[in-house]
Amino acid sequence: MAQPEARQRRPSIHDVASHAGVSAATVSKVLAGVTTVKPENAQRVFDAVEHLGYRVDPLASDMRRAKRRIIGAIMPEFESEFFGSMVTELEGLAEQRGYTLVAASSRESETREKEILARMHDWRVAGVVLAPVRNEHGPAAAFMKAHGMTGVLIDRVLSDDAFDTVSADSAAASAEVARMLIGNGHSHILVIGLAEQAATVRARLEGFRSQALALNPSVRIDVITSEVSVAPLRSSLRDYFGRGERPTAVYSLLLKGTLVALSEFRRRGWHCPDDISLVGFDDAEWMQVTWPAIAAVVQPVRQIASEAMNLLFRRVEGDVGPPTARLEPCQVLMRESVGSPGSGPHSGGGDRQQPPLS
Amino acid sequence: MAQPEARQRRPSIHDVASHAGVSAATVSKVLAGVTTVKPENAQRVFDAVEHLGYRVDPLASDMRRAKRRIIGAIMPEFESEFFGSMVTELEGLAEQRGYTLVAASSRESETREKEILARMHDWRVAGVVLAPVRNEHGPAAAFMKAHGMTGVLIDRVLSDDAFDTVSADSAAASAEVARMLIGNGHSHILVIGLAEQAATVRARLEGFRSQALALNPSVRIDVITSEVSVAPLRSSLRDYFGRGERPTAVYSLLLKGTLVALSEFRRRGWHCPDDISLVGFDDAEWMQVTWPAIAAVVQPVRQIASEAMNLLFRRVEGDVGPPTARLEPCQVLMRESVGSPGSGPHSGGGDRQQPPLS
DNA sequence: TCCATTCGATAAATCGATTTTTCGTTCTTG
DNA sequence: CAAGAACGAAAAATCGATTTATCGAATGGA
Repeated sequence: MAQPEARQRRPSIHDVASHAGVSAATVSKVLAGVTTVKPENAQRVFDAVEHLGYRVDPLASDMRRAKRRIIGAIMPEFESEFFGSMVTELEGLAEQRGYTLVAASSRESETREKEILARMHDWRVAGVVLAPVRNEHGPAAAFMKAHGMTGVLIDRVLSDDAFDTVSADSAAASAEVARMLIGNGHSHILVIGLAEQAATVRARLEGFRSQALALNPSVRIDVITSEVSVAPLRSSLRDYFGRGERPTAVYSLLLKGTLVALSEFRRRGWHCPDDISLVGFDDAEWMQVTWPAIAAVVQPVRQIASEAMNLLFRRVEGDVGPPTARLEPCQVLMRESVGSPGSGPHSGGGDRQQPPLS
Repeated sequence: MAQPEARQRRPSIHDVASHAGVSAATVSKVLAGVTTVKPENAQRVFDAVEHLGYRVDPLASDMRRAKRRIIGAIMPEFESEFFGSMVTELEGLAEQRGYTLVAASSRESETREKEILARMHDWRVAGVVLAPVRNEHGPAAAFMKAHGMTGVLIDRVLSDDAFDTVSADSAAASAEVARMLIGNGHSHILVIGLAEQAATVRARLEGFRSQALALNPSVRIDVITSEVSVAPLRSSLRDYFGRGERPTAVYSLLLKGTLVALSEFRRRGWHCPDDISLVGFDDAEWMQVTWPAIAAVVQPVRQIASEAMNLLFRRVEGDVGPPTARLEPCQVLMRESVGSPGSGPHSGGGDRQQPPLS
């Protein structure tokens, strides 16, 4: 465990070799666990490694491989709990296999997504875990195909003809939300979302709609979506309520929508669940400490990450079977923000202790 | 822009060289912008690069440099908005300078922190942005010193004798919180935090305490901290309120504490700000959509990231001046969770529409 | 006209590993 | 006892760039 206070140059494999009195090739073999080395020499190598504090340079080590022991991860953002913990999980799983994870944020831009991908291709990453900005049909996946990269698509995808996909079972979870809301007697429900993430959002919407209609054919389901950002969604929602529409429940297909809904409720002085019920896709830590606690669909981050990495490494190791499309089951957390219609005043706002904001 | 559908082997600098009819050295020089190349040959190189779609292999390119064009970032976690956006910012800044950011999560473990650092040292990163789990005196910083790594410490640090540090001006922000609370007439305030992050938390506590005492010498300030995790903090808080302690305001020194406080308020059926006021260090998106909106100290993520990268690159480029300790000013967002004591019932719970949880 | 510069470009060394090839011993076996 | 197989380790090639040393041709001055 000698820590030579030497800060100058790190010892290379040749330093170890000369110190142990063997060749660099032998050192490499010993460290790789090759058994055709005389035990005595192996021991000398281990001693030299210990004495010099030698560690393999991963960069040099990767030089000769076509695929470097690097996994790239591209997420639309890092700021949310979902993608944050996704990166944490992916990092741990890559590390377990001796790979380094390089994570990058596409910042919800497909252009940037492609640039990052090109850079990862430059690095000759062994594989990429891509959470596309929009869906599996974007330019990023096309780039990966065109360059023969191996990868797995996660989250905002359903299935692909070239890559394995792993995502939350949005449709099933949404169906359960439908059962929950219809079961509570709601017959006028507003669904909000961002349409750009086509695949997933559509699955969530259809899963919800078909189940809701199956349970109550006369249910009224309004849908408000916006193309890109949340700003138009907010104003559409404001218009909608402004027109006097009074659904008894709102189902938000994504976290940002849940925030928008809550802030619109605030403006109007509506309380959950007395005035209106709310369920959101995507859970967050704060949702259980607010009053009321917000009902939410919990995505199985661990399972998605773990399954994605399993599939990815299978491909890295050469599996060429047809691509699979996995859907991991979600959990729907019923919380206080969901109630039965009519159990509260639902006055239309303005009569509560807390005045609406200007 | 020919996209050769070739997926086999990427072109190397030698392919470009032979295609342009020059040597690899010339190609390298042209791409590096060396001017001693005949314009005609330079053009041929550019054409070949274009034609083959050649891109430099960053790994091979870095091989000969002592410092690779890689920056390491180590954060205690990725799940929070603060560290999530920190990583996003750092990534962008590194990329601007042609560096790749490799981010890793220490998961609040000093052991892991050191392991990650060792791995980054193996990669010969040019520099490290370290947000230590505890403070600047931990084993990670010691490791960096012992191995002559260049780095910057951020967030949970105040100053260091070897590294530049950048953090939010916790003391000043806390003083402003004190002014706010004292100004609103609070004379019994509870401060909660995690003691492990010694430097920062102590600065926040002292900044608050000294300002509060200066404004009202008879103010009562209770402090509850826990060593490592939030669980003991939660039970201490529960005991504290259970003993009948009734501060009129709570100042949480960190986000997790804010969540704990809110959930304890929930249990007891206390509402902000009628029953008790709340301010938290660290802002989050959801805090403005809850009812009430939660007052919070906003940390200057962009400034911290940008300043950290500036300092880091100065060091990477060889600056050897004495280490600096920067404090970036915070913004205190006054929101509805803060009121004046006595303006609400403060009954001690149980009399509100929403019953406390079991 | 001849030698000394200068210019531009190539050959070769280098970075730090891995992998293939080569080579010298020792052990079998006919 | 000699030829061949088996073994262990060293030498050399390789990965893809950068950088230094080298070299030939053109230019300049004496």
